[in-house]
Amino acid sequence: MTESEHGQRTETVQRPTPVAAHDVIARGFDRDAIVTVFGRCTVDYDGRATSYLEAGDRHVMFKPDGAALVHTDEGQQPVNWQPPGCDHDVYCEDGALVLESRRSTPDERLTVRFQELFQVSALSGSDENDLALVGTEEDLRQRILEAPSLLEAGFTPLATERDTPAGAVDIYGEDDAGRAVVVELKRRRVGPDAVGQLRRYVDALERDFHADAMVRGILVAPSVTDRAARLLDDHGLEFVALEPPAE
Amino acid sequence: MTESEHGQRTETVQRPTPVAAHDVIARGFDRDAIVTVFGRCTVDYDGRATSYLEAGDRHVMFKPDGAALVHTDEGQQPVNWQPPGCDHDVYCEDGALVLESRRSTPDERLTVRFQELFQVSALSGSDENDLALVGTEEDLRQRILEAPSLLEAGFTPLATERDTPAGAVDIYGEDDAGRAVVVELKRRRVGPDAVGQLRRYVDALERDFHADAMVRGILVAPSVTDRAARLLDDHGLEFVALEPPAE
DNA sequence: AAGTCGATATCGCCA
DNA sequence: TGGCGATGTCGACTT
Repeated sequence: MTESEHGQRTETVQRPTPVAAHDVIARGFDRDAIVTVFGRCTVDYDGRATSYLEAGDRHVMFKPDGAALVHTDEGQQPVNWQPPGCDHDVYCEDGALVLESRRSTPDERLTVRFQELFQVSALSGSDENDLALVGTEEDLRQRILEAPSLLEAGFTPLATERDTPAGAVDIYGEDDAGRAVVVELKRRRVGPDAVGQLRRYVDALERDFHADAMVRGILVAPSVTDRAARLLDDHGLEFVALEPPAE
Repeated sequence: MTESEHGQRTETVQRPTPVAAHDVIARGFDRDAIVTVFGRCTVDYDGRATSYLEAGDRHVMFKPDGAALVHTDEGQQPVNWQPPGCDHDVYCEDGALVLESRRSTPDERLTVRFQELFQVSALSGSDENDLALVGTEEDLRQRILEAPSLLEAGFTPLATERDTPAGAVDIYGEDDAGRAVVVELKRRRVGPDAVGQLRRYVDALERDFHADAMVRGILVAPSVTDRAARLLDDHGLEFVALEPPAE
């Protein structure tokens, strides 16, 4: 019934009683294990919104950093969850196992009540390494800073994250003729939102520079949607097709 | 070593050989189980971006709908994943267990190579029920449609999702004086983005109505940030503080 | 298949 | 801690 692996890497029980499950889970919380429960349960959430989920078979994971996840057999996203930083709790109520995860600011609570327990595990391990990711907006920025002519001949970057009343501009610089240029970067094909964002930056800078100034706004992305293209045109903004580096 | 629960609800092996793990996983795929593996692994992703993760102890879940999730002991989000609709595959390579999940459009591949296997499970269950959620933007819309005076005395809703060249307006109506009103709803405190969105709708409608028209734009949300408040003011837009229904 | 937008978005950064 | 923007955003809905 109980499988406890050498050195306590994993502790797993099949079809445990609520009390036996409580034991394994409480021990798992103590030694900062990943606790998983597969069983038939109902789920209540109350916080930023409110939700209730009728009984069904689900996979529940409580992490030592305070995150909680309830997964069904479908979908990439959990059906219910709690972000890291929550306090986990396990108890038996009316003979049933209950897992709970709470936090404040905002006040939120997730409660999972089990009608049936198929498998309960406490999994311990270590993970020192971080993900190495390539192809982000930051990579696209580096690409342009290293070769400004990719944007246009004669472009000179002057600052990144330049602050304006509307927020920080991705790349600020000037063109061949010495005109101010605001560059907004997107790693993917863009819709109307990105145009609005660029427009806010251009407006803010033109205001900063007072009346006479002319500020160019250039959107850099692999491509744009039709609606976004028309918005760019309406507002006198420009577009340069460019992708993040591939490798 | 192997725990197979009555009726095959769960099949779990502790510290299996790669071949034994392959067996359990292949059987799990066959009967549409949720397959979980806890072990030391490296993870490769190549598709919309590219990433690599050095060896560490992680919890891997492959769902019967084609979703895949790699979780560390931290964070609500998986460190790597694959959306539903992917094809799962399991095989042994150089004596190591490999799990792979691919899709096309876009061409993406996730590969998990295990150096050590601590626990492998195939979990079967059923879940008929959907989540009942309260407190969304849709709930806020209903609240205003049922009691338009919450927005302002004399407001009359005329349409929801009214189409404009800039997109669909949340609520379109007219005020006491018969002026056109565009209402943009947000369930949470809003920043500059929402103001830009409302502005696009107002501009588009004023253009539609030709020169003489005056269109009011009202942002409805629990609250606004300072910058958003100034943007509202700059563009002659209004704000009404209102939350989605609580229960 | 592509466009658009909401989300209990989450996450990281910075004031 | 709140504001702000990126995300391999995801997911739903519409065209």
